[in-house]
Amino acid sequence: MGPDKAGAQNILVKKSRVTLADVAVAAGVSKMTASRALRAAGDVSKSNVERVLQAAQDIGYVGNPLASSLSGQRSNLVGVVVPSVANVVFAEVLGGIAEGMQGTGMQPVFGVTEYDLDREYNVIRNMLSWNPAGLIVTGLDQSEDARRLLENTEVPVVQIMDLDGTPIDACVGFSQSAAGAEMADALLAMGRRQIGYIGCDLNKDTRANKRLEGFKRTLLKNGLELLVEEITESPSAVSTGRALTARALANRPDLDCIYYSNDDLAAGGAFHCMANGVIVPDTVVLAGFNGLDFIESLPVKIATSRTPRRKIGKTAVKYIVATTKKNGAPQDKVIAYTPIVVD
Amino acid sequence: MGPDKAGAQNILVKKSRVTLADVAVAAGVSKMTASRALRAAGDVSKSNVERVLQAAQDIGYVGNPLASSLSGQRSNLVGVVVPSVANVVFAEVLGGIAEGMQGTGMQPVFGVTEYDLDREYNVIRNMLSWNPAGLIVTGLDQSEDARRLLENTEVPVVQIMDLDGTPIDACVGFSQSAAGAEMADALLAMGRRQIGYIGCDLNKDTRANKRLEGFKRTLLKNGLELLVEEITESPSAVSTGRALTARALANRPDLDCIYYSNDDLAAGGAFHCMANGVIVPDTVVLAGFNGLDFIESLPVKIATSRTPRRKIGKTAVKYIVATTKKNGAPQDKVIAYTPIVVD
DNA sequence: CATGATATCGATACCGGTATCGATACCAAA
DNA sequence: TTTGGTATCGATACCGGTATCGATATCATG
Repeated sequence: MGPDKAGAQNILVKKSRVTLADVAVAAGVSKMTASRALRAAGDVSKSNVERVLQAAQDIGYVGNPLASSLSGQRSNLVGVVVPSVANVVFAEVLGGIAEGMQGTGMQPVFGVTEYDLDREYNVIRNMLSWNPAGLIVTGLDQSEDARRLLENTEVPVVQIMDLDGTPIDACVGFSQSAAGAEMADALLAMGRRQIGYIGCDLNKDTRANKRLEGFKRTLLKNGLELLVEEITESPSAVSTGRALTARALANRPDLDCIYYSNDDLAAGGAFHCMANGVIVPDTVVLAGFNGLDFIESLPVKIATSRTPRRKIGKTAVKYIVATTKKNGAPQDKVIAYTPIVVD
Repeated sequence: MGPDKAGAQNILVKKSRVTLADVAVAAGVSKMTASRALRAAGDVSKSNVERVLQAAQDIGYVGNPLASSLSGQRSNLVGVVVPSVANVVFAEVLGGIAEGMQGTGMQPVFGVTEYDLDREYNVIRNMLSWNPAGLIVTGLDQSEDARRLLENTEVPVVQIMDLDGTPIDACVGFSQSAAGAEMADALLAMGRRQIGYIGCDLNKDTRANKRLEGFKRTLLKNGLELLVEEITESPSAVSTGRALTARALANRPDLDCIYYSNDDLAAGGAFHCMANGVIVPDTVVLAGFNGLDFIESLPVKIATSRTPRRKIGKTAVKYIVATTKKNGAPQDKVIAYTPIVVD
């Protein structure tokens, strides 16, 4: 029952969206001049810039990124491909990415692969179809098809969280196998020799697998082998870690150390020990991976490797932003961090 | 130095992207027919559908969602606005959303507000400019400006995780204040009377605040008040919970129960107690919120309210998908879940 | 055979921006 | 005064799809 009521038969009232043309009319210039002014693209007199900006402000112009991306051949979307969001680690990476994008005008689009290579391929393909400003994908081990896709695109691609392999374009992360090796060194330095391993989904989580390899390699170098290798397909969770630890310690009560594929599992191990009177770390040392915040609050001390997750996300964005800039100074293609072993 | 070298002056070799026109030519039909065939939009003979599909397959056509969204007035992007991704709860909601979108052709775009209303406004505004298929925003308490934006849009909007207030369009969640009240009831039923509260950022996290209100209301109904109310601005984390619990118990050693604004803080409380010989739950009952998976693996028992986070995400998507369908049967606008108190 | 309904198709006009290039104006140098 | 350069602007042609509507062909019916 607004004032529109009167115009029941006026034909030209859709006007659902304020467009650049409206701004141009309001400012008394052409669409092009308005476009240039709004983008600060130069070639516009100071007075007209002001006029256009004011007009846009007045009529509440927002701009249509779809149109602009279609025309400009590049969007301000950044595709982010992670294996899982339920995992805190990737959630924090996302957080870092979101933080890094703050103020850049870019928008993250995310896709979840659930550690499935086919799904990953589809997600990547789909994201590329958006002409994104960049792509951030987890890990270096994509399927051949996916890799080809990424190699042939003009879009800057940043692979994160890994360093062991050949990056397609840029790469921000750390060496997973080195991380595993370092942890092994640390545990050996603590005098541990009866060592077991507990992990999830190694066939899918190639990064955990690389850590395990590095870990075993170092053991071997010291004439040791894993006494137990409990590997499950159930999802990585604290409860899983607790259950597997119970099993492992039942089978091999002589273990004096357990390396887990991540902190969640290790925390589960800690809980099992606490609940069953196993002294940590005196009787058995537990070691995880990631350095999640809550680890240091646990009543018992467990070892872990602290990884710069937020920073990795932020850095990946920074690379894309820098590459997108016209005067793109050549960027470092490989940015390596080192996890810090904490015990 | 590829084979292109020879064609230094050939003019027509860009062809960077396979377009619908290419498919049309390859299939020997018009762009429109190709478009219709690929979208299964009808009005195309069976033989031509096959021809087009085959052609598209052969030349590797992918389709440009930008163009299609611009033309079709609606994209297949779904905006997701959450206060934080580092928080597992929202990470799991995102997981549910991603799961729900699996196979729908929709893509989630996410924005993080860090509990900042201005930021939220900007994120929402920005997302609306993409003509999204839908918007999923956390909570019912947006700023006035943001609310106006959401009310005036045609895009389906789903507010999640809360029920206490007036939804703009649809709403999937649970009553936070009722959840707080229920937990109070449960704790009182356990015979607890010396109750304290520990929480973070209540001025920003309105949902935690609602829980606290419901909690206090129930206490009051039973002639009780909180003995301690520790509220901090530091981020919600296990370590924060541990520190605040230490403080609270030092001030009021007579506490027999602590309600936390979430499970992370509560876990920190549990760790403090374990490390300091405070018996949980005999001496002091700890109660959190969310029902995170790891809670049940803790060596001590703590209470919590289990919330269907993944399901909420999934349901929100389902609403958007259903609304987007042409023959959109009228959907339930309010989908209420009930957290389950676990003790 | 005329007629109308139905199925199938394509030309054209957008969607809302941006790239490109030519036009115009103004000023300094020749 | 002529010439050349620079600053400023706008007409036009896209970007890659989709909506619309009219054209054509086919077929059952009167």
